[in-house]
Amino acid sequence: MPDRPTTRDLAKAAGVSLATVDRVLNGRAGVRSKTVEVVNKTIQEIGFQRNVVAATLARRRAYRFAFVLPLQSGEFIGQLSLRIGEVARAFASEMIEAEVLTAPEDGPHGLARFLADLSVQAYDGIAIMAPETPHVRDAIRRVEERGIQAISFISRQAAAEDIPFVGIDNHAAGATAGELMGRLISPRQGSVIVLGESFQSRDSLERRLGFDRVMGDMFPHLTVLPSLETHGDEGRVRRVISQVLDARPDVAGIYVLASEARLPLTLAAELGGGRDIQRIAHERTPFTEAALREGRVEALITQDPGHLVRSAIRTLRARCENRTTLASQERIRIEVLLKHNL
Amino acid sequence: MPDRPTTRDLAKAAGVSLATVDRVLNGRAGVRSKTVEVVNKTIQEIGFQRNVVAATLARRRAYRFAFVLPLQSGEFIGQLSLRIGEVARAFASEMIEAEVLTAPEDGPHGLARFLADLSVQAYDGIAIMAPETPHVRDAIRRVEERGIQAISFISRQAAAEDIPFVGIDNHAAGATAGELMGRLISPRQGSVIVLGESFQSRDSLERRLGFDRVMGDMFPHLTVLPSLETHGDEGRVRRVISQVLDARPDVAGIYVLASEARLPLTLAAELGGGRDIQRIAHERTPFTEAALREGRVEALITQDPGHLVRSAIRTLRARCENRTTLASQERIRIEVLLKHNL
DNA sequence: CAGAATCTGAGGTACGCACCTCAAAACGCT
DNA sequence: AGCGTTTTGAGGTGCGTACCTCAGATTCTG
Repeated sequence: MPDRPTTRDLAKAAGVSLATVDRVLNGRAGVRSKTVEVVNKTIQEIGFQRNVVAATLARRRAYRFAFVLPLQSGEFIGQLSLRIGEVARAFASEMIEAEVLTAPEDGPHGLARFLADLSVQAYDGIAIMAPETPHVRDAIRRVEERGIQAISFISRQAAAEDIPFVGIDNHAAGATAGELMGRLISPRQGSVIVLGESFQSRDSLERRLGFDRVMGDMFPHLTVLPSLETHGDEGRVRRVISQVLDARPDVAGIYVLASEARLPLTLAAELGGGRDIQRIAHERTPFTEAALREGRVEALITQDPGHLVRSAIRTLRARCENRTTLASQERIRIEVLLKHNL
Repeated sequence: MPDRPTTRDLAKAAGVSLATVDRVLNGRAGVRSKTVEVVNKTIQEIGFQRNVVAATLARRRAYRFAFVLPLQSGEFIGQLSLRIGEVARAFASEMIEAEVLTAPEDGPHGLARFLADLSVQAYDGIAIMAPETPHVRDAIRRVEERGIQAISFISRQAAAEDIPFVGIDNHAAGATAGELMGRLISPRQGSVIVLGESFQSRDSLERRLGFDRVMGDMFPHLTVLPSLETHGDEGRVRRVISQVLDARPDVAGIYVLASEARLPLTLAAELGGGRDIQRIAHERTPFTEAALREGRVEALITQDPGHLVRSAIRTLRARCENRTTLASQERIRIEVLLKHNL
């Protein structure tokens, strides 16, 4: 059992000193690019692999990560916060600390200022959940320029290919909802209501697009009605839903693509009466979980908050140590929840 | 920011020496139970938490884990092996090694002998995937007596509550399949074929029970036909399926509950002709994945091999360090795979 | 109460790497 | 060639724990 090569072995094999190896491994300045190449080639040759455990210990301090979440009272964000706390406690013994920061509510400028104010000493990396806007994107870039690792979290900053993302593909999530909706309704005919909080956000848009594409391709005999926006306003939702239900006796499905499904589902149950309507919503919260158990919704399309958080932390850590992660291990699954696999 | 207490702090606070703290933390002999109590109480009081990173480094060697898999040529086992290799490579930098061992094929006695022969020096822990029998159970117990951590993996040793298990609840998996099958077929009438390799194994039995219970409770208008056993024999499956399809023109669904779905699905497609039959199978393999993509199966009920393997490794490690794991983080999800969330 | 058995303390070494300093060497330029 | 600048080397320290040894203290036994 030949022991794994250490930095000493690497230094000797590359014909450089430990100090230079250290400079290369940790991306420090002051090394000729030719020397960097030599070291990297030697790493391949002798199959050197950093001992992450020793490296972590030697740093003498824990990594500090922050999750920036939107100020929003919804249940999904609440669940997410809970999970971050839980996972953070578990990671404490691995010298990683994580906490939740709440972004100010005054739009993208507020968030940008907030990010700008984060002190460099305070955090090694941050995971940011925020709608995609140029302001936010630039703010993230500036955070990175200060040497803090940044990733977008749950909401992808899609136009910025270089900002890493941890979350699901919302287009595929919408498509999955569509496929399931179609299969649940078929072979019946009918129309489907799509409810969103607001279609400003790219996430909602992508889900809607995925949903529509599948419905059009696989279930052309079903009609997808124009999207309805709730803006979180009970009166409005109530009015809108009952209008549609009155006008269209053929409504066979309701797809709630917002992360907060409480209001729409409650009203759908109340107004739908005894009609046979298939309901699909997103995210697992105490409310949707109970709704699933009690038959007020047929299925949920979810992403596991625990996985999201762990994956974000692993990704941030890997970037801090300028390692790469195994993509296959970091892909977040789009889950379909039924009553029995809760 | 007060630094976390170290073993030194703990020793001082408990009024004992570092050596005693070490003995208690690592469960070594030679400490009066009263002293153990004092130390444990102090751990609570000062909120001491072991630094896993330092502990791992100080061990001077990597943990060595083995996955004992059945000798079986199926695709699922193959995928599992692949994942174990992948995950093992990723864990190498955390001083954890894992490898696959193949169990002998000559029944529970062979496996028992195999386990008995594993040398203590060779492994710190093993994850065993094997059918539930008293022989296997006893063999696992004896492995544990030799100081090697052992867990049952994928196949639960159900009668042995004390042997930790990493895998899914197969009853719930069957129930999920049943729920989905019922919803896909409804509101139509019809009967459902259930195909298994053999119903000897507890896993198959549990899936079948879960499936039946849901079909009976939620979809009494559907008929679940008696189980058919394939024993991996093409001629037999072919005969059996065509017989049933001939005799029952109302067949509306086929549930393949074996881990290896290739044969049943291929024959179902071939013999089913143009009939509108909903098909559900288990596990994601290159074959089932292609089948899902190409519409030869409507849905798959799966467990993520990557999660399984990582969870098994985390569990084994925690046991080696006599730590407890966070149950909520180690629950393996029962996943529903459709074409769009592959 | 002596002797044996058991328990505890003090101290050391090592794990593999990060991070630091300072001097020496190599390089680029005029 | 001489200068300043950049790159490299040598060496040291410490992270928090495991694991080891051996002497000294305590408890148990008859």
